Amino acid sequence: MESSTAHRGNRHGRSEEARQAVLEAADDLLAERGFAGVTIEGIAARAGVAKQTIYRWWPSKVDVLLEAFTEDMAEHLTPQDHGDLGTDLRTHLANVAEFLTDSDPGAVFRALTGQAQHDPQLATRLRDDHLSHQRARDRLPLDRAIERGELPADLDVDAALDHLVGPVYYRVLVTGSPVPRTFTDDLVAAFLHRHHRPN
Amino acid sequence: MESSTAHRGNRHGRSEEARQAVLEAADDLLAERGFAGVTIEGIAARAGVAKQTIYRWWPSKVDVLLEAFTEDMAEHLTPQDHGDLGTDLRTHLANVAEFLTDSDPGAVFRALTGQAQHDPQLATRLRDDHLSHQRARDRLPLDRAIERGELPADLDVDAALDHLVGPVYYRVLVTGSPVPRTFTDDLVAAFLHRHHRPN
Amino acid sequence: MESSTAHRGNRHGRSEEARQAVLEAADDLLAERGFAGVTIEGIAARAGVAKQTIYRWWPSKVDVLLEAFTEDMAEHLTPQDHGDLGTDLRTHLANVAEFLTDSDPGAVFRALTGQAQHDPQLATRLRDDHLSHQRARDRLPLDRAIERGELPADLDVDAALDHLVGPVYYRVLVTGSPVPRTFTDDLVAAFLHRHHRPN
Amino acid sequence: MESSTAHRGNRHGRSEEARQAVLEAADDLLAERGFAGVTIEGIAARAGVAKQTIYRWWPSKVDVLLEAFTEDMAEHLTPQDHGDLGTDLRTHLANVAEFLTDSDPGAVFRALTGQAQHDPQLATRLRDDHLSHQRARDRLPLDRAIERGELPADLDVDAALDHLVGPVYYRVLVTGSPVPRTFTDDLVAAFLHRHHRPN
DNA sequence: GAGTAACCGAGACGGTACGTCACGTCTTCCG
DNA sequence: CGGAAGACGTGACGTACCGTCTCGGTTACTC
Repeated sequence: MESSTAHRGNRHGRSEEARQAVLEAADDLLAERGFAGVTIEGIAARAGVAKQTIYRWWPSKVDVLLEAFTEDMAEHLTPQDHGDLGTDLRTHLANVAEFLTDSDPGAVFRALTGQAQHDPQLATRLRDDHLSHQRARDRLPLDRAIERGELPADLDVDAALDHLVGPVYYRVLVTGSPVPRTFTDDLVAAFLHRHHRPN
Repeated sequence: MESSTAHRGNRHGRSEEARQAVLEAADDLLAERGFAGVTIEGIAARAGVAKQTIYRWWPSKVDVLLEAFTEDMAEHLTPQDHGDLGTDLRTHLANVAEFLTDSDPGAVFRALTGQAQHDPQLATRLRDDHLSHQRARDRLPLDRAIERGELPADLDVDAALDHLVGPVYYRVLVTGSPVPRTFTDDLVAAFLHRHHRPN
Repeated sequence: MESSTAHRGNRHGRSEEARQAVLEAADDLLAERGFAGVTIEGIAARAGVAKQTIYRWWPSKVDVLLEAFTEDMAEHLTPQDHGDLGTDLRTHLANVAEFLTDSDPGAVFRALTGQAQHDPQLATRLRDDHLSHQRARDRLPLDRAIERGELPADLDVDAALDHLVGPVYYRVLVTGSPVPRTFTDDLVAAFLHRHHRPN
Repeated sequence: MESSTAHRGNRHGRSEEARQAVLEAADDLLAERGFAGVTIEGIAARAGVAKQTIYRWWPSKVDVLLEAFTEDMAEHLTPQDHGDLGTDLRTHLANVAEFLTDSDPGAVFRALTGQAQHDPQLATRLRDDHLSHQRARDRLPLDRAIERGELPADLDVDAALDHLVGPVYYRVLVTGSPVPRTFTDDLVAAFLHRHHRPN
């Protein structure tokens, strides 16, 4: 109930309130002022939290962002099953593009990926904790199609994934071009042209 | 020769010596300590140069790195002309992969691209001053093949480029997987399978 | 007996064990690391006691030290009665000097007196709770001598005390010079020269 | 002129303006909020100076106070020469008492002496840099009297000084009693009674 | 060949944020 | 209900760099 006390400096466990406030403040700051504008002091001030509380639970500001990111993700980007490879891929790739370019967690992802270029440890963590899960989700349509016989059983799924999503990430991270539906549909078309065996 | 003066004070024009020392110091610091270890004070100290001299000629540390990068690049990554599309593409893509993963300027590129995720101005500059030139070099084999009739005249060259190099950048910047020759060759194969009309 | 429980949680009254542990820890920390090294957190950690337990019983760290000081003092510095003013004073002054310069409670006294220069409340408490008692002990030889007729009945005893012990404290607190027996004996000689009427 | 620039971040030498502002701010804070209220951050804020500027020139806050103290002192407490020992001593001792109890630099002195009880290094510095000079000034009347033959040539001047000023410091630092003119005059009377040989 | 203007090194300056320490308050659970 | 445990907001610590600002010294062009 709200009748319960405000913060619970207690023996067993930390303040969920403080945790949420920190994550939100970090997200907000990233959106408003960019990565350089996210500082521990700034988060603390905006969250109404002590700096020490942040340092107690997160080693650095990227860890805060990572956790904020984790919360936000997951529900996004789980491809649906339409029972048809082409539809599955076209829909999913469009979702990926939209996530990366337009969504708030997408902005966090771009910032973290940027930072990972300077920080190999972050890169590793990002890959192990997040990208691997995303890759697992990304491959679902392909796995299902193989089961259905729409794709050859010996398809190199990892390479196929790189061919499909690589150009999307490239546009987002490198060229900065938009990623319209025609672009993602064309990627799917190229893929199907090479590998698809319609039932 | 060292017999010439150290150039301290000059009415017309800047000290080339100082410029070189700054660029080298910045490169060295990036290699040794990473992007965060590159500071104006650190560059100045290592180059034996006054901070003011750096601020006089470069607006920020990324500008120093950008200039250092420009010097190193260019000679790399200009695709050769073998008279054959497949050979051209396979060779060039392998060169791109090697440049991005193994070379020193490739490391600078990754750092700058990472920083560009936090800094839209840098992103713009990076694209206008460097990536556009690289794109122009990248498309040479395709343009030549179109001229030779190996590719349809109405090919969307930009999209084709994204399909070809996108997965390479994606591996380098996002997944961190290696980019072996088999991977780049397979990219070319997929492309040729879709578009190539052998003469 | 130690056979009794360690008293963790007690419905009736406070833990004498905790009290002793706190006082000892404070004393030890003062001896080992000086006044600034005495912190509530440090005392708690060393005494194996919760911070809150300290705050429950003592308002501040100086109160802990004051209590530790009180325990140690008292038995010291009660002048003996030799039936002779000169002997009484010489012995007592030498004891005072030794207490201030060499003893452990003397060190606590110096620290507290130092702190009292920054903290008027502490100064008042120190005077009311401790110095007044010490002054009362200090004057015993003089009072006895007045009774015996060795000193004039209208002697300003307070002023006399200041003349006798003032220089000792001055050396201890200000100049840092040693306070040898010759120094204290000379103080007594000066006093006797002025006021003494041998029987 | 005021037309001259505000601060002179120059090669040779520091900003006298900043130095003065720091010393004044420290003095003010001590007077207003006591020793614990003097913080580097507080000094910096009040002086309109960067923290780093303080740390550049003073190792700690006591060093700031010590320097502020040095500036203020010196002119005080140099005993005048009336050609008569009694008058010289009575005047000087009254000045000392007034300085210690009432003046601003006297407050700084008390704070520093208090802190010196916790900090042996400060104690040493305080003695070497300040008290020794004050002792030298204090003894002038005695030296002159010896020259004039008013005091025996073999007088232990150091001990005599301790007898004279010790009780004054004792009252100020320990008992907190006032130090009226009658008290200091009486000290002089006791001293003269023992040693004086009127011409 | 004497000025003098542009650039050099050095580094002090007002700032912002860092990551750490101790403060004094609080809430829980145990005995 | 006292005590161990420890999370919390607060505030100062001392450090690293930031970007700006004189300085004094060194050329190399200009008169």
